[in-house]
Amino acid sequence: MPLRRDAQRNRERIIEAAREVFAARGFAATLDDVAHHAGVGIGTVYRRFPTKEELIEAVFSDRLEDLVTLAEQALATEPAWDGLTGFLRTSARWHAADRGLRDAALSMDEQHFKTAGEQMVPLLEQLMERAHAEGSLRPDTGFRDFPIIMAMVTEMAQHSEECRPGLYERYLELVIDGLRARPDNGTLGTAPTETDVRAVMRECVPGMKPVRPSRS
Amino acid sequence: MPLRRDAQRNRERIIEAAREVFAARGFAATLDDVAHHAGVGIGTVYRRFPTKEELIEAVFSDRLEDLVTLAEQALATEPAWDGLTGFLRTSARWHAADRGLRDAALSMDEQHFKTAGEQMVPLLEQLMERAHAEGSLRPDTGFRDFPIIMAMVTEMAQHSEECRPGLYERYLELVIDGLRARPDNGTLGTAPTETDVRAVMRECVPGMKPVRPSRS
DNA sequence: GCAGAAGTTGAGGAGTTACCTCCACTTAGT
DNA sequence: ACTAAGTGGAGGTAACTCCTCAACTTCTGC
Repeated sequence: MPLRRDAQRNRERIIEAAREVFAARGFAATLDDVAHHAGVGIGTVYRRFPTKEELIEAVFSDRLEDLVTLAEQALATEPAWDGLTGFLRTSARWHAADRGLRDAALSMDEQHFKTAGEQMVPLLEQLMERAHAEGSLRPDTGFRDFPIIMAMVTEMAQHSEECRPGLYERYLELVIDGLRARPDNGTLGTAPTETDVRAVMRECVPGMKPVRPSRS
Repeated sequence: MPLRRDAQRNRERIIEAAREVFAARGFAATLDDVAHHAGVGIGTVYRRFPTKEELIEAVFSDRLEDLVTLAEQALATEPAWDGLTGFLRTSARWHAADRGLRDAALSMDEQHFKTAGEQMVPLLEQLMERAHAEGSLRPDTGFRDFPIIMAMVTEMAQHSEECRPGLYERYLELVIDGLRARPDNGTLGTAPTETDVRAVMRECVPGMKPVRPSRS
């Protein structure tokens, strides 16, 4: 049966509060935080979303769809270079404005976001492939570099957003200029594997328990 | 009066252990960790180094001198571009191999490392200036970009070192290629100020207490 | 070889942060 | 007005980290 009216209202409040709290603190935010922001008891949050994952999924799964849509639009943009770099710039902007979205995007191959992740991979692949074909993107790059570049730049975005939001754009532009195919480019080492990307992404999202080795 | 012989020996053991522990975990390592690694009691560490800062200084001040020396050598290298990029590559390699050194380098304007910091700034300034004069470095960059670029790349280095050490070099090369002066480069936003750099560096070093706002 | 200064030890107090449960209480809905 | 559904939040559990202190051990000079 459906939720009671008041319970439904609280559920929405919780999601709204979670959106704000995660935007500010990323997945490192606690459910207690969310509860306080929502003006409900902690128990209410746990009753509605027994695990943080479920709440995260409720809040971000459609935001990830937006990212997928953005990638689709990028794929329809000519020239391919503009599609690719536009996607980089816009998604970086989104990630910089919402830590939760960043954490979600970097967790795309986690089970609860599998759908978006599976949609995104071929899009990235095509975005890069198209730019390679066009000759604008340096050939020694691959679609697996994309998430790592995003992680690197948006991590800096988070470190600087408090004192100077937008500073990260400077470094994103630097990287973008480095991505351009040029006769005298340096040589990049071997590309990351899928396993590498997964491991790095996991490292980049604090507040998702699984791996925390700590002391030696 | 000088330390008793056994106390002196313990002091050295502690510094040696600290070097290893900080290399592995950065400044986030605890003095308890160091004590265990050194095979001495926690109290002994606290007696010898009442604050973490003092231990850090004892361990890293001469490592920072090495970095300064490296910068001096870079400044003597021709062409200026090779000096600059060589310095970037080597210091990134050092930082990737030793989190403590990275944390120390990013804390160079903190009081206990002021000396090294004050030596480094003019060297960086000259390194960049020389490359600007030579026309190889894009003109819309400045010496304040240096620490931020290092922080960004070496943060990625840390996230990836466990699964694939050296992966960071790929992204460093990308940034280096982006630093090269080119007629069709994009435009970078306004450069960071000294205050910005300081704030960002602080954010980038976990385990140094001062600023931790946390919940909203 | 002894006195006493110097040094060592690690259990444990105190503080912090996070996760999550439980049950007395409140409220919606018929 | 009754009851099933929902709520609140104190408090249990479990890390971590920082640091102290009083009992104990070791060095060193005489």
